[in-house]
Amino acid sequence: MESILEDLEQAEGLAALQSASEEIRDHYGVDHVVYHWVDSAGDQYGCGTYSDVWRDRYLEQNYLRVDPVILGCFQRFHPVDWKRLDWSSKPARTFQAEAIAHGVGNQGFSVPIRGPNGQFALFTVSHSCDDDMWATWTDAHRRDLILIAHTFNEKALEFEPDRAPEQSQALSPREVDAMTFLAMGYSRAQVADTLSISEHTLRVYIESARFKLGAMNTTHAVARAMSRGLIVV
Amino acid sequence: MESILEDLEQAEGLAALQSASEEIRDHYGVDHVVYHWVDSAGDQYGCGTYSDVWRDRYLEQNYLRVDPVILGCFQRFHPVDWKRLDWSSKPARTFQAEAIAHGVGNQGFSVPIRGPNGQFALFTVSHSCDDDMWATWTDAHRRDLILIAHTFNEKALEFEPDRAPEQSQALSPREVDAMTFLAMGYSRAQVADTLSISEHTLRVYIESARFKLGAMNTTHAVARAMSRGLIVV
DNA sequence: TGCCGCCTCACTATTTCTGGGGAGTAGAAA
DNA sequence: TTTCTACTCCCCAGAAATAGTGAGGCGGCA
Repeated sequence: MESILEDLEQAEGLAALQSASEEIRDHYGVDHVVYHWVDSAGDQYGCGTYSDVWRDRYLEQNYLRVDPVILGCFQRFHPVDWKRLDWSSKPARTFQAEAIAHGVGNQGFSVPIRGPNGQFALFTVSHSCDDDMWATWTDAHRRDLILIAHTFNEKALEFEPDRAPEQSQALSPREVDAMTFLAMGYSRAQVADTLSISEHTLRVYIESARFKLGAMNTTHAVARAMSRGLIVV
Repeated sequence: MESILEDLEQAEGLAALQSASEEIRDHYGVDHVVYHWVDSAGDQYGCGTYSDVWRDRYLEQNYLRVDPVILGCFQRFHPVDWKRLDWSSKPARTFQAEAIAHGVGNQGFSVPIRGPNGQFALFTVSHSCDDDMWATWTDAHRRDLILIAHTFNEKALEFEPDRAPEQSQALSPREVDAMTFLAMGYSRAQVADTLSISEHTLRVYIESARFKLGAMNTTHAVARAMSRGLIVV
């Protein structure tokens, strides 16, 4: 366990994550170990020990929108055993049958992980065995898996070039106030009233913030302020 | 460590979390252990070992919008040492001085945690000691803290099911498109053009999304969609 | 002292958004 | 089959936001 985390922490590049997942698989003696990054924009990225055929099929069929593991974990915080997910819909059952046929295994355990800006990922371990055996195994390694999932995601975020933290100009306190109340749904009149200033003044702040944030309108400015963590709503 | 996690997992009710944080504090011999939940509506909830005076002061002054620990962790995935945060702004320095005066401690380590629907929380340990001592301590217990933070949040979500889900109704694909482009700064006309639909139709989506999100206007709807992780910009 | 950023207030004209209403199609679920 | 949701289109009047311009006072910094 210790050595796995250390190898993971020292991993450099996506190829290293690939071999890390193989190492984890061998260490725990399970069939598959997979890390799957999804963002709500629909982009995905993954690495792990599933066969290329299955991975390509998954992408090609856009199973992201069907896979009960994704759908179920997206609404949860807890790591979850696949048995507790909802496999009842027809597309889900089709998907399940196909997954098993591709060697995914009849048992699975997935840890949902979330990062800033709505980033979402899954760390999954799957295996073929009976229910009792799987329950014993997951019970014994649940904590390990949480830590591994966390470290895995830490690395994936690190390698994601997307995270270029655009050095943004700080907003003045009044500008922060303005953006915050706007994000809370107040109209300009209400914000001005709340801050006890004239609406004209408020407008100056909004325009100033919009300029600093390089935004085209108020909604854009609020969105940028939020995604840069300049306001907390 | 094991016993702490087990006690935490068996905790029932918020009072038990309160005493769990005291147990963690005593076990690790630090000054404070705090769990702090921040809601997409701006509501907060916390439990831990800070003094009542400091907690009330924090709420009363709305330090949520100033606290560099909140602002910094909100943009990160990694657990972070307080020294690495940005304390340079004047309000931040005022806040820092006051926090230390209230016995918070000059060192701190915070683990950001995220759940479904944009839920965000912090698990923080703080202490008074020199830098080397703190570095040694955090290095030794980093993994423990991640697991404890995870379990703590699991419990908090369990006890407060009403906090996150404002019936977090999912948006339809077109609604997601609309919210996404609006968050990117497009005007309604531009979004309609981009999606190749009439502006009238677009407006239906926006209103529908606004209704589903319980938002008062477009800006509010976009802000909520973002903080609930329904769109990524 | 002069410069700069921040906070405050004002006017006008134009564009955009909001909140009512109504209506038809397709496909999935019950 | 019926019912429901998602998607598409349309009108209008009033409210709100935007783009320009302007001003003066306060505090920090060099």
